[in-house]
Amino acid sequence: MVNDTRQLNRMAVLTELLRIRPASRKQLAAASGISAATVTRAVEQLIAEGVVVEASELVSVQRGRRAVLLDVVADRAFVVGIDLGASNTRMLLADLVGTPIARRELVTPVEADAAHLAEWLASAAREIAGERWQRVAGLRLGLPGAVGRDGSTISNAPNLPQVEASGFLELVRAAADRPVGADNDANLALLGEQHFGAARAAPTAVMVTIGAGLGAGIAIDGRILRGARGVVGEFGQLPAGPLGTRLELMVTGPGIMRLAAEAGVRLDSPADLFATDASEPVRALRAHFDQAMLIVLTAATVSCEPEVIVLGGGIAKSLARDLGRYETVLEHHLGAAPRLLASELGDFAGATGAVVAALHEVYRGMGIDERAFGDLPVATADEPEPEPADRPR
Amino acid sequence: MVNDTRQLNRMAVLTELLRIRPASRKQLAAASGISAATVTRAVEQLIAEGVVVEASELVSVQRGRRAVLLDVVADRAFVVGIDLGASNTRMLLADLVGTPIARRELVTPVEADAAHLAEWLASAAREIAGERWQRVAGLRLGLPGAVGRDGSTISNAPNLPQVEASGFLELVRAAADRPVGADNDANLALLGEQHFGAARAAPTAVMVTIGAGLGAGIAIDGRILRGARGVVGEFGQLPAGPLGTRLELMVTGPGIMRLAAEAGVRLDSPADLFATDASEPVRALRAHFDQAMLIVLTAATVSCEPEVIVLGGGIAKSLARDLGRYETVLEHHLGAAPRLLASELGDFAGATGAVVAALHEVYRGMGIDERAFGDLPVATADEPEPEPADRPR
DNA sequence: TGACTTTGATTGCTGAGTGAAATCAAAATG
DNA sequence: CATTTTGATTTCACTCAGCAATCAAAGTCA
Repeated sequence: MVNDTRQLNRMAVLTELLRIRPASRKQLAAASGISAATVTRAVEQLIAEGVVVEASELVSVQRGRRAVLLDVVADRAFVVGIDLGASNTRMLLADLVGTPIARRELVTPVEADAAHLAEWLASAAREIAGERWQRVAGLRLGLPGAVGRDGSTISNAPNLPQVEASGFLELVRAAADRPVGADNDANLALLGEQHFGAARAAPTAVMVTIGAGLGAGIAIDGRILRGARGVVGEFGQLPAGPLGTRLELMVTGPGIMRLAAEAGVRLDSPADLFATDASEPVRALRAHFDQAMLIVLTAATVSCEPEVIVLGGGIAKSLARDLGRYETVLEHHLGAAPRLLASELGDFAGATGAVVAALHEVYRGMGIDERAFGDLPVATADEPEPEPADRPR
Repeated sequence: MVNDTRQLNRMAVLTELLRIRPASRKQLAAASGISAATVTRAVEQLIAEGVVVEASELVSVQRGRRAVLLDVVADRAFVVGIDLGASNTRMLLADLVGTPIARRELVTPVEADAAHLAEWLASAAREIAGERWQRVAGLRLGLPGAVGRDGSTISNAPNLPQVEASGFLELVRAAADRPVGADNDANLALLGEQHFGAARAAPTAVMVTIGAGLGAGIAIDGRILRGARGVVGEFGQLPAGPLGTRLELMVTGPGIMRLAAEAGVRLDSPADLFATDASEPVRALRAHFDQAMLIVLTAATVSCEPEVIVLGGGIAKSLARDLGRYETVLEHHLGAAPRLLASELGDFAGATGAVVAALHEVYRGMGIDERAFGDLPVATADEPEPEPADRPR
């Protein structure tokens, strides 16, 4: 049969359980629209497979038989989400339902060649997983560059050129002996913010990361938009200034310093541009910066009309108190503006998103319908922030 | 049963038949992966419902029983696609598989109020359908303005403000006594080009329409991107020039004339800007125009990395010989560029897209999975252009 | 304390509906 | 005209969903 009803129903039950975990059979039947009899049988099989367990019974508050709560066996599988940055690398170990187990922040061995970098990544992943390594189902890598739609062609990573080496992912895969996927880091950061951060409940959202460079991720209806060659979100390439200067050269840290130097203004760091007590020439520079930012935000809005634009990266931190103002101007120009929010996950947004992407890969392997990924895993109210690592360094 | 396998299989067979029309039961079984027995039963029911007929048998070229070709009953239902423009209105009557039956080009009664406009549309639709009106399953309206995600809130239509009146669509619906949907005209033009025009086989594409205004439609994986309030594709709102001039004021017909006047250059029409033997001052203007166009094209590329950008509208006609040049520059800036193509459907792109959208609505009503819409209806090789209307005027 | 009520889970049963394989149908071939 | 080949249909065994009856385990009430 092309359409295996049995499998479909079993996965519908599992999906619902992941969503409203923990839940009784009856709840699952109601939520999924499947009959109680079928849910019983599906759960029976899921328990036999070891994917689901009967958890403690609900304390009874009403008459009648107590419902038996079911839950996913969260420690059945783990994933490692890795944000491989040009200077720092963040790693997050999480279980099957997205609960963060451990985090690491490491200095990227930028001098290492592709092979050594791959080795290093694999051993760091082994280290963070510890004795759980056997159960690690896959790694996900966020890279500071463009990743093609096939998920293996990597290009445009000037800050970490090793990863462009053909076969780099293959090396990691071999070294870790696990499935390894890759994505652009801005995309993953957005995915992270959508599932556990500022863009919660915003299936259509954009994340703009401004730091040493300008990157952006776009998600539409809970699905990350990944172009064939990773050009999506390259708003930094838009011509802005008079001579067609690219936005990237006006809005990023290095760009700000360069413009200041050209204008004969002395800035100790890009952050000085945003001081409230800035001098007149700095304010003039600031006006230019704001104009450039508005182009970025307009382009982002107009590209997909996101409900939320999340701003992340070093420069964005200085913009926190300007978001309302930007929002007003956007609203005025376009008639409708998305909410502008600062990143909630900060430096770990990318790694968090990598965890989500890795989990989606695992879910796909289990047979769960991709259309349910938009709200899986669901952020549990009490753990938006990962618990501190058991052994940070 | 939540998941009615029978219905699912029947629709899978019908979808396949719409795709590879006409086809034998065996072909359908092979194409859909469903067993021959089930296909026979599904077809039996589809024939009983009057949706499918046995057509002529295939002339036999090999030994064995002849395959009986099946086909969709194309004249079982019709749709009217309407492109309601600020000056002209184009209508297209098409059958269930998208074959154009008749076309009209009418002068929009711009002076009419919402109620009269609705009346006029309904009677024009009745007229084009003639005795087929009974079988017209629905109308689709392309409007020069923003249509909200709900498909009923209309805003930002300065060139035809009547349609913004609340309840306008309801009036058309009542006057025509048929389901009526609405969409932005640029979106529909893109849909048309994707199914029957320049963007054939480009599920991810952008269409930019430049005439009296600047509009754009974006389609991702065969799905038109429709923002909550229709801001998607408003690239014209991007600030471009020195003082933050909006692109719309630089690249459209009126914008060109205004800029020329400001620069003290005399242009008889916007088209003069693109003359090969233009004078020096005109060339300078032209350089500005090109720069603005590149912003639009960059923004479009970066927003979703389309395989194709289709250019339509009055101004775009003058750009035909520049597309290659633009492509080269884009390629140079972004490392990867979409193909730039001129609209193939021209003035009727919007109406064609409206037909496609109306058909999708009909298909949805029949129970066909939305994920199949991307390639339904399929352009038949020998009729990319609608046949001349039976009574044009 | 025990009959009764209530709620959740399980099971027996029936009917829907699929696919494999056998069969039928209709053609060309030798 | 028997044989072969190909497409369509039918037979048959099997899967599996849902309904409804039943079982299980609680609280309630006299």
